[in-house]
Amino acid sequence: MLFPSLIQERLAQALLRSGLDIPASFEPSVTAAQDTRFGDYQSNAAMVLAKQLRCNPRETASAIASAFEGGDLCDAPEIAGPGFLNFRLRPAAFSAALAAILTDSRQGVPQASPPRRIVVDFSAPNVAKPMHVGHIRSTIIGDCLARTARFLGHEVTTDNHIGDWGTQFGMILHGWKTLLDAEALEADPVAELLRIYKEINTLCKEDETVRDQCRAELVALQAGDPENLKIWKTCVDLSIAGLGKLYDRLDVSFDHWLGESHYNDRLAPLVEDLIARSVARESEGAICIFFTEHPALAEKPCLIRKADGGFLYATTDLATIDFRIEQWQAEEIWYVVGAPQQLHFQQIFESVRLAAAAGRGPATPPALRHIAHGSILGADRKLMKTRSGDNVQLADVLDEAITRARAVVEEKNPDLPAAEKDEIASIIGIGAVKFAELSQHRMTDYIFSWEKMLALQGDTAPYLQYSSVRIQSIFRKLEGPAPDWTALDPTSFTFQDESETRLLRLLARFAEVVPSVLDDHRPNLLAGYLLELAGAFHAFFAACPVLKAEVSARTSRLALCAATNKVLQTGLGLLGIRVPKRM
RNA sequence: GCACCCGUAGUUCAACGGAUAGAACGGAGGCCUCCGGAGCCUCAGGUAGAGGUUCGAUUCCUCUCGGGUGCACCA
Repeated sequence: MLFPSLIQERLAQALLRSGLDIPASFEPSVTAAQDTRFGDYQSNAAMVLAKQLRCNPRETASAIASAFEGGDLCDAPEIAGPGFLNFRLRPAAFSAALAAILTDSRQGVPQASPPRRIVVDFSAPNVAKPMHVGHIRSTIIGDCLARTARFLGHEVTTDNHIGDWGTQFGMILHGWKTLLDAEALEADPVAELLRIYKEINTLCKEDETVRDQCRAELVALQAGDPENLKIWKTCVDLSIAGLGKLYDRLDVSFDHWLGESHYNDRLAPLVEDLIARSVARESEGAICIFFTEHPALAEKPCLIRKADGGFLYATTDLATIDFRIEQWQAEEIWYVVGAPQQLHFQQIFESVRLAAAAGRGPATPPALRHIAHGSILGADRKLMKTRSGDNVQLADVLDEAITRARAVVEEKNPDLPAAEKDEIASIIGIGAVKFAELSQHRMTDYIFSWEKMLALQGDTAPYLQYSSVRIQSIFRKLEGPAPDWTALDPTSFTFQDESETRLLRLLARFAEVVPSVLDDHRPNLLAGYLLELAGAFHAFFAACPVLKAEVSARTSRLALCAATNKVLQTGLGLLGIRVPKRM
């Protein structure tokens, strides 16, 4: 049940009846009122129209209002301020929405129509180096967007485009051959790979000959040297196993792990084809795509083949797009990648456009979107460099989060079985880390802080989880089965307290909020909504007894509790956050 | 040099061009022997600056100041 759409339909009909000269393209917008004093929903249609028609906005509003027929949804809107149309829904409409949340498997969230085939490219760490905190943003935002798109009915393919090929393997190969400690590798492969990477990295900076040796190893690898290929494969397998453990802890999964190496065979023919189509040309020995008619990119060509014949990651990205079109018929590709790579994606997207114009690929290439996010900065306000390898490890962050959560569980609930405490601590700790990320605008840069990332109080996941846990606790105490909501007549609901109606209003908005996440790819809209919902729930819960209420109010309040719990669990699920039974 | 991102309470963050700019943390003060106090209720406190677009600007445009980032053979 989507109130803005329902109101919008009636508003559109009112416009036709109003006698106003409505432009054909005009669509009235209806949004939730920001302040309940103004009603439940509002529209600025009269003001927008008045501007176009050059007439008085309040008179326009009045004409629309008197032509408006709300049926059993609401009465005619009130006119307020400069010409707002304010709608107040009938209590029965909210009761119906509540019933829908309780009985509908989608909590009233509409199915996307038409569904799109979307490839979500996120996380994409380089192998042979463990993930540090900087990787958390793409991983968690991407996972949330993929979950949300799926929930809305889109056909989603997630692909972890890992960095499993390229220059860094020259260093790793050289390090493997000269520095490897077999025992250490056995004990903790990822740590040992990191160690040799860091050591070689340092040596390279100091010593020219080491750098040359690394380069030679890389050339050998790319030329197909069997020994190097074998070592490379071993490294990749070990890294993937290590990454897998981390993703398991994060409850993040991918449909595919098609890394850069997967596209090696496509690179040379791709470049040849682009040359043949005059999309790319030689310049200073390299093969480049120039964007002459694009002012911002006029002096920023995209290199797709080096003078030495080697390929670059732009080449791989272009080949990857081909693959995703051929294999998955992608209609959209979302790249959840940090903002510093904006130029790169501009170049890639523009290259695809040029190639398509030159007859390469399908007539309508997929919509390509760079879903950029800000950076996590070190204490010095500088970027955490992916390459330096000495940043805070993601695994350490998760460990610490769980340790802290475990301590709180111990304090609050000492009598729980140890295994359950561990389980709860994991759910709470990981949830806190994820929510810290998802609750802020994705473009915001922030300085890494244990305190911020691991907070358990205030606007955090544990606050939301706690809300759900309290509701679950009520239903455990209920003694006897919960009401059968499908058999209940929604008109029997009664709500008097202001905290009840506020909660009800928010519950009904879930159906609006979930789709809005994908409008601009912003999980923080959902996170913010859930905080607001939980806040409204706690206020209600503090003000209104549920189990001890008299019978008529009791069922209605139980319904609010059940619906709140459903929305919290579904919403947190879309954020990739689980909810314990107790905490 | 060209391009992109960001400047909001003491702090960390919100706010499809909408009405009196919201939270949280920190600070001050409260919460009945009642469903779990990871909670609830008060109070204090803010849009970097200057123009412009408009009925209306934190939001869009221009400039200034201040912070960050990216730009030819790494990924």
